[in-house]
Amino acid sequence: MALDDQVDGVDEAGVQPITRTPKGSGRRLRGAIAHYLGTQIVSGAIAPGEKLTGEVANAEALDVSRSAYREAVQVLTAKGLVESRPKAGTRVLPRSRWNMLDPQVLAWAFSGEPDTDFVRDLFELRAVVEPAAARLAAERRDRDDVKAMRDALAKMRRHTLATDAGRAADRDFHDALLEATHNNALVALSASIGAAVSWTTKYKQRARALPRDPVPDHIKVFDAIAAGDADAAAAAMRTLVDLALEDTRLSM
Amino acid sequence: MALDDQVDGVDEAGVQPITRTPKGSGRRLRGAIAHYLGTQIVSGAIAPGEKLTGEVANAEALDVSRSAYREAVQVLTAKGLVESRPKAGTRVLPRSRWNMLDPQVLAWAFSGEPDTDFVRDLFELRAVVEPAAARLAAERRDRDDVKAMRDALAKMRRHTLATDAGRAADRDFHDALLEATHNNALVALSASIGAAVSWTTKYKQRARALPRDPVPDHIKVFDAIAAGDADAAAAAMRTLVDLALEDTRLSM
DNA sequence: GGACGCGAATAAGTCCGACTAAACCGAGAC
DNA sequence: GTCTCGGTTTAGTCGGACTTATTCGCGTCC
Repeated sequence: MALDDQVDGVDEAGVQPITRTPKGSGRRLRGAIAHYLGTQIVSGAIAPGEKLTGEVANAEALDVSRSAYREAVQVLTAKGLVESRPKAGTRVLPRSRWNMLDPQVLAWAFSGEPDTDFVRDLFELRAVVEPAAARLAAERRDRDDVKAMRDALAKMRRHTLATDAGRAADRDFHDALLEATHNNALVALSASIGAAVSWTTKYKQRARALPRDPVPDHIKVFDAIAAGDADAAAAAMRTLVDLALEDTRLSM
Repeated sequence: MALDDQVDGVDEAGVQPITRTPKGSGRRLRGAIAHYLGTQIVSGAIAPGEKLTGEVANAEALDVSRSAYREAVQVLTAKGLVESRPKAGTRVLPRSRWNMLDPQVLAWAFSGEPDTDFVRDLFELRAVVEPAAARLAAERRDRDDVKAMRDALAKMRRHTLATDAGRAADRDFHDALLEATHNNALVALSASIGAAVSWTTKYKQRARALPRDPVPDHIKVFDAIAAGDADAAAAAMRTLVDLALEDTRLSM
């Protein structure tokens, strides 16, 4: 939650895409620059190995100060997208060095047309992690965990997945589930997976009227975890992820 | 591989830990600042919710320019460690917002005394992901994948885990295995897990003379994958991770 | 007396211009 | 031919000025 870059359409009428300052309603400037460069890179417009224009030239082309531009590049560097050295310039690193799990990078990846192969990979990761997480949650959940999950489930039922509140509740449910594993590494993964899932569900919306009601499946998972039945929890979660994959696949 | 911050001991004789410019042999300056602040935060010296000193003051205290300091803070922001807003200052975010899977953050986490609970969590994540990865690899590996794994295994056998080359070969083996899954999301995870594992093995070395020879276990995994036996690959990998956990636990 | 709104104080955000340092590349010496 | 040594290019650092966005306190109005 709380990604801090949301930029409107990019290209002006002009030929070259120049970042305009959206004026009064602009996010932080370096955020916009990072978003612009990040999407360029992730989308492949600037291929790995290529070196992007020099700071001075590029900053001027984007009509921003060199400081702001540099800070944006630092962000990309921190996420493993680029590497810069004196004289050699700033080059895009091979994809294997990118922090694909970083929520912002995922956001950039999904800001254009999403790569269907990558979506498949993400669901495969979910299919590996979430059932195992459900199993652990069933073994370790305490009273508070159960309550958090129950509350999220109730909200989910009240609003549907068609509303923002409903999707937020869905995320809350999964967050609470991961939290119930009492494993910080898994919780960290949940942030990434959650971000990815929320992007895919956005695309699911595009093909309107999602056919299936996801609540019953969630309830099955919840019941198994509350009952402490690890095997049942894992199995229920597996089917839940499989169904989500199927829904997503249909809408792409 | 290729983390770009390596700083020697931090505190001077003086009372307050001031970053000195390590002179001739200094890494990039903002890297050092980011490392300094990052370890402070991850180690808990600056607790979540606390707000750190203002840019001007802190930059002067560290004897660096405000630009360099700011760029370092941008890195922390990109990794979800802090958030800064005008007037309110820069605050440390709750742990749940941290990108714990980021290799650099992991490096900072392991630069001091590692949190044994977190190490346990990491191995639990390994135990979830790697067997599943081995299963996928067994189903999808192609000729090149097998060759890469065989080569890494050979190098591993030649040098032992006691040498740098040996540990590098170990990492290569796991990287090749993840690559063989042909799943980019899993590959991305491998970077994080690999980084974490390399840190823990460093601590394993501390308790010298690791009792077990890991090569036979790796061979079992390799054979199963080469043979395309998914179940056997998963099982072999599970025991391998379990043994690694046991070794690590003994040395902490 | 409490809520609302307005205005200052403050800290981050942006801009600018100069200087430093590092790495690459080509010219010259051996 | 290789090696070395500068020169050139590009990122890195510096510093200082100015802008913008919040927050907080104050006063006013209900």
